[in-house]
Amino acid sequence: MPALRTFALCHQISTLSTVNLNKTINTFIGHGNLEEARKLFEQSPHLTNIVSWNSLISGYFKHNNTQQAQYLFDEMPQRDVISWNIMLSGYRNANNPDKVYRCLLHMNRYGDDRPNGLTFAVVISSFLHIDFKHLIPQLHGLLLRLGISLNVFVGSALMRGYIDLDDYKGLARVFYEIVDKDVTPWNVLILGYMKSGFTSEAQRTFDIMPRRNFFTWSTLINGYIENQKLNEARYVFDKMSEKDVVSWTAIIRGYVQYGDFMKALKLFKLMLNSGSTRPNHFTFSTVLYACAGHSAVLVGNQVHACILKSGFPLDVVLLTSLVDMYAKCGDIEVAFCIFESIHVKNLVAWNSIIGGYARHGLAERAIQEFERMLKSGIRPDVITFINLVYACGHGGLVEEGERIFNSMVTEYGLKAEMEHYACMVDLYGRAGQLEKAEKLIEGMPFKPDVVVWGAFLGACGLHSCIELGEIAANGIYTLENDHPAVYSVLSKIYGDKGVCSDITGLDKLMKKWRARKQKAGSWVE
DNA sequence: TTAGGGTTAG
Repeated sequence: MPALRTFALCHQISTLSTVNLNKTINTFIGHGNLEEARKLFEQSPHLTNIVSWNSLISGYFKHNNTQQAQYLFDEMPQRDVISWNIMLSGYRNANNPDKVYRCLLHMNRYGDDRPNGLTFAVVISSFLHIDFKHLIPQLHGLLLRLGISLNVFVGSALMRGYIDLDDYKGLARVFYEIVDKDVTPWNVLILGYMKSGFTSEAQRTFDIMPRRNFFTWSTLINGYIENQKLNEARYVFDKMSEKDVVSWTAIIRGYVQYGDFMKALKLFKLMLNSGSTRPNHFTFSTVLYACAGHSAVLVGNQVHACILKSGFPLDVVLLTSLVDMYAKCGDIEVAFCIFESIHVKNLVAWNSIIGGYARHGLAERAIQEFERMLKSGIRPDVITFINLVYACGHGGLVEEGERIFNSMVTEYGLKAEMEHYACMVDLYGRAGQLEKAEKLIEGMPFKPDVVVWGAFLGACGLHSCIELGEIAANGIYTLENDHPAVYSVLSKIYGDKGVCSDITGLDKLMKKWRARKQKAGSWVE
């Protein structure tokens, strides 16, 4: 009997200690002190249980140390479904769907435990927007076979999956199968209807749903904006009795998207005056974009001051928005100073400053920044090269532009897109090398669009070249048979060349093109 | 573990 008592006592102590050990490990992890947690873990192997292992692994994932997490996981004497789910969500958060997939296969083959609802929710959400999404219906089948009921988590994730696959029947089916729906699946249903363009279905869902939250409102607002129904979005926004920062940002962004920068800025002012909602990073970036679009440097200055006053830490996105705003509003030097203050400059930040110099016609400085960017180890993308070729075109650096354009393909393995060709045509055109521009268009791997033809036509206008101008006009005609700019450029060329007497010929051409004299398109400078 | 908003070109 005493022996049994001793055993029970020991057992109690050891259980207690294990609980305490795990608590301490978690406290260390919570304070970001993984080393101490690990030390404690290694010092007391007799006290550790599966929970200690799981805590430590999850701690490594939280601190972005996936390698250690995987290493510990491999060493585990025994794993439960929680261990697997920690691995899956760790890799999902690390944006590594490949590993999620392999981990899932592994679990299926060797796991001691079966997957549960959480397993599927995590896996499905990490398969969204990528090729793995095609596995989602199979996962759906698998979880039904395993008898896992569709709770709001798995169900909502699955609904997202079917939206991603444009399978709206699947979406509705899952929605009806979810037991004990809370507001989330309703929100996802609205999202799905909006994504497929069924705005009235979305509205009907909104009207009949039992409860709504901020997500509901902003999903509806964004849906209307995506479907080009800004007025409806505004109507819904105005109906909100209590507006949160997300819906404010969304509606401001809506106006920005439609080019109504003035209204966007007015709304921002209204937001500040409302006193109830404070702007955040997202709002500021959006508003700065509006300032840039409207060349409203004074408002931009005020927003800048507002950001500084608000005490938000200036992250790279916000700083890039500032760089872009100042560059577009004409103050490239301030833009550069702010750019220099960015500690870790990413590709977008570099593109902004290079684009800024390009627009200011400072081709050498654009190239200089490009070289600095390369030295800092950032790889250029297609946008970098659009900016660079544009810069060379506006700075008269024809050969440099050619070299850069070619290096994009040969050195950086990027594919030249329509925009690059348009910039190159513009570059040759400005320099008066119209034959080269024509040759380039002929050799393009795809049919030129209206921007390419427009650049060419503009150049022909600039250099008063009738024959090539007519080729350009014809090119545009095949795409848009009554572009107004064609008329104004051609009549300029004919005028320059003194072929005014041929005005009846032009009239014929005009009839043929059914062009009307309207405001000239802005792509012809 | 599920559902909303941000930066570069066009």
